[in-house]
Amino acid sequence: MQRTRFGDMACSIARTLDVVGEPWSPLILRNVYVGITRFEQLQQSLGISRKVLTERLKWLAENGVLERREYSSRPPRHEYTLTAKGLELCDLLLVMVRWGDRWTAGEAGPPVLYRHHACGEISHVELHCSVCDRPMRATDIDVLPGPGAENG
Amino acid sequence: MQRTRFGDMACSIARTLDVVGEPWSPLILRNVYVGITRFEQLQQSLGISRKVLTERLKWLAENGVLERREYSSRPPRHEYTLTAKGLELCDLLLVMVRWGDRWTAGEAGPPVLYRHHACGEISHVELHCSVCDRPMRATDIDVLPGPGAENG
DNA sequence: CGAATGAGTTCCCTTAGGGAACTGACATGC
DNA sequence: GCATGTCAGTTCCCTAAGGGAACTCATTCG
Repeated sequence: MQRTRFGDMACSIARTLDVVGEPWSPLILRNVYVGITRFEQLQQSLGISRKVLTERLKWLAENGVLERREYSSRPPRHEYTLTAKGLELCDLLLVMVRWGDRWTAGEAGPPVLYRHHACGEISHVELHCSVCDRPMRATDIDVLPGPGAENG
Repeated sequence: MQRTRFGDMACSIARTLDVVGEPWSPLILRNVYVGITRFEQLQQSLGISRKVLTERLKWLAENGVLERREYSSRPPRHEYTLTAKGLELCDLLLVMVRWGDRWTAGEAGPPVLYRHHACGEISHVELHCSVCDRPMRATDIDVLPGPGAENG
């Protein structure tokens, strides 16, 4: 439903959720990321209703996450690609994968593996501090009001 | 709406979304993480409808993300705390924060700052490889089928 | 005793998702 | 050149989920 507006909240989590907060969007991004870029392919691979897919693609394009490009004009055909903004959202997907692998994969093991170009190994992401490079998890931080806080 | 079942998909992203894929759940987790742990507080701070909050808390508790604890039995009162599973989900929040700060904060700057215990500096998370410790972004990896793949 | 509080529950209304059928612009085969 | 196929949507109806307000229930406080 989501009648409540998340985009207006003074919270970067809420504002991120405003863009990709309903559950299909991350899966659309994932598929575009792996090369499934066209309407028909997306619809079939996800099993999403065509109506909702149309709405999501429009929304994601309006918000600069996807770009809608004509790859054929004779029959007008389009495909969707990730912008820089959208590619950075894929970081989120990698962290979702990590959590899903750890907590929901069960006996069968992870459905997908990720090989890091730099070292060639199968691995997963870990969160590090941008300043000191050491691990930085939710338990390792203090939360402070910032310049964009509500009544700052 | 989400009549489609994400939990059954052979995709760790979908299975993560099955647990926290609708937009209120991450905000609930965020608030529990910062110490807003009771029903009334959560309802007021988020502006969520009481009905939906009840459903979400129940779902998150059933899925082992939150724990419902009685902190008073004389009038029966409960509070919700993060489990280990839930705390690891907060990693996801940190990455959402990072993206929201970069792409949606605008002039005002980030509403909240994070200080890393280890170095004492205001910083943000970056994704690194669990094997070689170097940066690992969506552009730095190959995707391969894993043991839990659909027809493996 | 009456009001307040915390934590829900119930009810109704609106809106968003699912699914199937339909459209429109071409392209292809016979 | 007409029927068929394909891609990318659009339209329509139905159901389920979200929003909001009122109500419940146990208990405490003044």
